[in-house]
Amino acid sequence: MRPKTNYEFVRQTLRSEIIEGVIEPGARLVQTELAKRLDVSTTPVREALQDLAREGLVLLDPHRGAVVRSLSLDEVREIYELRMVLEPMLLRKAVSELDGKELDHARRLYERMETEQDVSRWAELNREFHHTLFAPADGTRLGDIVASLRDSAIPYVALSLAKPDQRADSNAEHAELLAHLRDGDLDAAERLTRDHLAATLRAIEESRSTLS
Amino acid sequence: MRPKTNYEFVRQTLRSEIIEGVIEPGARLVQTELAKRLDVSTTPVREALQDLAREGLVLLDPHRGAVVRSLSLDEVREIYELRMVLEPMLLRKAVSELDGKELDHARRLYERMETEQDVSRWAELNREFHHTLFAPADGTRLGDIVASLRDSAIPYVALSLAKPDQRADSNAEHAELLAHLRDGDLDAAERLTRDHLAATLRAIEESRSTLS
DNA sequence: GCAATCCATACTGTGCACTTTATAAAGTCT
DNA sequence: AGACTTTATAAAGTGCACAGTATGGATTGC
Repeated sequence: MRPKTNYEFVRQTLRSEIIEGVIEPGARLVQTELAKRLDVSTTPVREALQDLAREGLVLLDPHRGAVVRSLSLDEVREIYELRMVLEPMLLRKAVSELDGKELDHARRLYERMETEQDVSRWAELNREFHHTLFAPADGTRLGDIVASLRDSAIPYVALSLAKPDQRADSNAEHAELLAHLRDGDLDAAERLTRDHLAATLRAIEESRSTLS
Repeated sequence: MRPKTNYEFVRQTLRSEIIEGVIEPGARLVQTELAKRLDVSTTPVREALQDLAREGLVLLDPHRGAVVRSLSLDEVREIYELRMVLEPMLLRKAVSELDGKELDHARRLYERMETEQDVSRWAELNREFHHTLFAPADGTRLGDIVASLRDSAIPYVALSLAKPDQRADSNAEHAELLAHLRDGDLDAAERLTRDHLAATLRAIEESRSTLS
C-alpha cells in the first residue's frame, strides 16, 4: 500500500534503504537519479531528503547535494549514551499503557527471532520488537527522539550482528525483558535496557576496531 | 543578511515569528498567503513548513495544511522533564570546551538582562545566554535536541515571564550559574540547571491554571 | 606553477495543472 | 418532516516541467 503523498512514499523508501544498508553510508543521493528510479519528479525527492536530513540520516549542503551520513565511532557513542538515558524513561512511560495484545505481539516476535537465521530479517524483527514495546508513546516527543536515535544507529549495529552469538545474547536479553514486564518489575526492566544498550555499544566498538 | 537559499530564509522567518509569538499557537499557516507575504513561491514555503513540522513547532497534515502547534500542559511538562535530564548532560559536555571568550560573552548578556525591562527583549537575551553556554555542542545530536526542545517551549515560558519577580529570580540563578562555571564546580552547575528548569515549569503551571 | 575563467552538473525556484478535502446544497429514504 | 446520503463547488495542498543559479573541476593564459 502506497502512502497518500509522493513525498511520503519517497521518504519511507529511502529511509528503509538507508537503514537496511542498501544505500551505504557516504553514498551520494542525486535528486534526478532518485526521481527517475522511483518514477516521481524531483520535488518530492527533495522534500524527502530534507526530512531525512533533519532526522540525521542524511547530510544536506545547500547547492551541493545530499550524502548518506556516516557516523564516526564518537557519534555512535553519543547516540548510545543518549539512548541509555532516554530508553529507560520511555520504557516506564510506555509500559504502563501497554495492553496484553501488544505484549503478545512482542512475544511472538521474540519467538520468531529465536529461530531466524538470516541477519537482515532478524534485524527487522528486532526493530519491530522494540517498536511494539514503545508503541503507546508513539506521538510523544520522547518516543520520536528515541525512534530517530535508534534508526540512525542501525547501519552500525549491523556490523556487530554478524556474529551469531551476539544475536543469541540479544535473544536471551529480550526473553528476560519480557519476563520482567510480565511480572511488572519496572526497575529490573530499566536496568536490563541500559545493560542491553551498553553491551551492544561494546560489541560495535569491538567490531569497529578490528575493521578500520 | 539573507541566507543563501530561499527556503532557509522562510524557515528562519517563520521560526522566529512563532517563537516570539507573532504568530500564535493554533493559527493556520496557508502556503499561498505566506508565499505572497514573503515574496517567494510556495515551494520554499512548503519545505520550510515541513522542516518546522519535524522540529515540532508546526502540525502538518497531508492535503490539509499546517497550524502552529499548541501545547497542552502535559506536553509542556514532557518537554521540561526531558530538558531536566538532558541539559545537565549537555552542560557537562559543552562546558569543558568552553573558552574564556564565550564565558565573557555570556557574562555581558547576563549584565544586560539585569537592567532590561522589556519582556520580549529579555526573553531574546535569555535565549542567547543559554545558547552561548551550549555553543560548543552545536552540531551534536544532544545539542540539537535540547535546542529544539527549548524553542518549542518558548511561547509558553513567555506566560510565566509576565511577572517581573520571575525574571529577577532567573537573573539571580544565571549569576549563580556563571559563578559555578567560573569555579569549575560542575556538580553545582548541573544541580542549579535542574532546579532552574523545575522552577520555570512550576511558574508556567501556575500562570496556566490561573488563565485557562 | 598559479590564477582567472569557463563549463558541466546538479540543486533551487517558479508557474501551472492536478488532486484532495471540506463545506454547502440538493436529493432520497423512512 | 427529519435525517442521512449524494453531489457540486471552492479552497488549498501536492506534483511536474522547465528556467534560473550556484558549485567544483577543468581549461586556458600568463
